[in-house]
Amino acid sequence: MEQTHRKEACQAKLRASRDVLEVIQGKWRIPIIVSLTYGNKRFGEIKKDIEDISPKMLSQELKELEMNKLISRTLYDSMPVTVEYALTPLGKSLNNLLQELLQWGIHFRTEMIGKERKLPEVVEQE
Amino acid sequence: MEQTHRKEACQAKLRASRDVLEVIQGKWRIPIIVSLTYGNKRFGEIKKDIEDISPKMLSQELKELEMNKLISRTLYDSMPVTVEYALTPLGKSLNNLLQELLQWGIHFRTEMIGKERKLPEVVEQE
DNA sequence: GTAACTAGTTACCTATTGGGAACCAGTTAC
DNA sequence: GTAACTGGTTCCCAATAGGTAACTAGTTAC
Repeated sequence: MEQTHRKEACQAKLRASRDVLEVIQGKWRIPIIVSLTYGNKRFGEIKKDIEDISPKMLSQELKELEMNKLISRTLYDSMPVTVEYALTPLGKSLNNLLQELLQWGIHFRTEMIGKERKLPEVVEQE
Repeated sequence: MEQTHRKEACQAKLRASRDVLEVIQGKWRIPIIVSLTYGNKRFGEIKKDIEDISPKMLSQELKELEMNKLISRTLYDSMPVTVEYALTPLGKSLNNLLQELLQWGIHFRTEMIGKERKLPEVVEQE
């Protein structure tokens, strides 16, 4: 009986993990969201933050994130036209997850220092 | 000056997020780790947990996770040979991240209920 | 006219990911 | 002999993800 409960709990978590992955999967979505936690930004500003993203990928991933209600897109009729992207409340609710993610990233890198892994060294790019 | 600090902090987080993504990216790694949080398991048991994973993908992803020191592989000379996979301390250190991930997954699904999104309904498969 | 700014789009190509089916090897049971 | 259990491997194919370069459109400044 307890075994059954464990199995059900495990299956429930497996389903939840799939839901999340469907939304945040990919090379660029988390970085885009991280960039937007530092304030609302325009297309070009996000592109400057994430140096090696192409306009195609940025546009594509912004659309996906907007469809999933994680970010909002506001058009301003200035000259030239500007567009502002911002996190929605749902996007902001990723805050705890992001914090844990980033913290673990740092933990992982320090654990791996000097060990045989293949992580690229951090190379400052400018 | 404060702007500069913000930018540096943002860049540091962007790097950290890339590190993490390199390790947990993909359709199967998080599910495999979730499965192993419910106890050490053999190849066949993980495969039974994650119903639609192929032996090829399971084998491949287990190797990757082992290379990154998130899981350990122990061979037992029983008849027939059995192999036990377990989370390492580094793998277990993903606990907080996983909790936030799964919690947000549930939050996201409830937020999306009745709304126009494309998330597949949960279909019980047995 | 040209260039530069805004925010993208489009077409084409490659690389990585993932899927299916068959297969391997050693042992046990029938 | 065959089937079934263990834990995988191999090959070949399809789908998706991602990269590159060129291009669009409206406006401003020169």
